[in-house]
Amino acid sequence: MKPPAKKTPVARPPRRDSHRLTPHELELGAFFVQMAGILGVPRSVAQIYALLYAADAALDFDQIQAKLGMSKGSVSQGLKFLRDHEMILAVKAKGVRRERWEPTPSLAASMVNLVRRQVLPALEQSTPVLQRVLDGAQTTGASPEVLERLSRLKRWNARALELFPLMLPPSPGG
Amino acid sequence: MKPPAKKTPVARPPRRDSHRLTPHELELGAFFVQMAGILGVPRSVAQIYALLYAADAALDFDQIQAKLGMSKGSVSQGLKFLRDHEMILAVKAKGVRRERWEPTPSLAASMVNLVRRQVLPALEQSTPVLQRVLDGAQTTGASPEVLERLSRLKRWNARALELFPLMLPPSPGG
DNA sequence: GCCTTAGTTCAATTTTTATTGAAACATGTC
DNA sequence: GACATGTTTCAATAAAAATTGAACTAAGGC
Repeated sequence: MKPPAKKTPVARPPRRDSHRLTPHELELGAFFVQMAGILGVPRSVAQIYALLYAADAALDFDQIQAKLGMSKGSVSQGLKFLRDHEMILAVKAKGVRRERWEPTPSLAASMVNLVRRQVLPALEQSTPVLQRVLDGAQTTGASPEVLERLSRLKRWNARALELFPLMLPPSPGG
Repeated sequence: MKPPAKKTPVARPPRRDSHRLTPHELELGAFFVQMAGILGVPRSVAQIYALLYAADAALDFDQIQAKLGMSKGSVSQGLKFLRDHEMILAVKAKGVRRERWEPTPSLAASMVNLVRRQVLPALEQSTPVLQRVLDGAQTTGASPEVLERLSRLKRWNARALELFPLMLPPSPGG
């Protein structure tokens, strides 16, 4: 688990300079980074999102890279992640090759999506696993307590699996 | 973010031998490890919990260490974590110094607790942050779109903060 | 069809997080 | 209250994950 956070349990100072950012951009960035941490999303992705979130207009690749002082690779991967999770949208202007990016209207939907994508596959795979484990326990004569525990877990999994998809209608991309 | 998982997207083979475990124990272990991963809980903790979950009787420190083949340090820290999160209970027998451990009755409650402890502090800290960011944006004349985004985020945060504690009554330990 | 610009890929590297194990600390027992 | 046993601590180490950057690919514009 993470080191016990002796000081500043949150929002440690930026690793490198990002003196191109205003104080609010920095603060909002730290906030998104923290939330992202809980969801297992890397810092760089959260920073990009925060930047777009607080931006008056859509920003392009180079602007993002310059403002955050991060590598092309990170910007590219970060934008890919955000695109894949439908958290940002491309704004296309005619006669301009370069794409510009802005956040999708609903942050809430984005977050639910994110969680769903992590959890659903796990739940799906687990159904047969839990069945096998339960069968095995029965066969090898496990105690009633253990059998009870395992069946509850299985019922739980089944219920979660049926409830979870209701959290949001399936996205176009899968 | 995690490496793109070319193969076995889940339940990779155990790093070291744990040939003291039955196939079901192994499989249940892998399941808990995966779920724990989503919640940001380390593998070793999940393994300990799985072991206790599938055990017919409460197990002591040395049994856990032997079965999982992990260091004393990890067992100690893992048990501490599980204790702190009220996921296991000590079973005391008179005249026996060694403590034995079993899972608490409700895994569901344990998991909700776990999430709450991660999320609540973040939400609490964020209220003033978001207020400051919003104020700043207003002062520096941000566009109506940005102001709208930020206010929505703030309302969201406030609502989450008031709803979240209802998920479960406060635990005795805080 | 070539050339320039925009963006991607991925092996190497850095950073963060988890685990180990030996020394220190507790706590019952005689 | 000294001893043995059981547990914790924490600096060192190993493992996992994120980031970089240089080589590569795609996509217009001319």
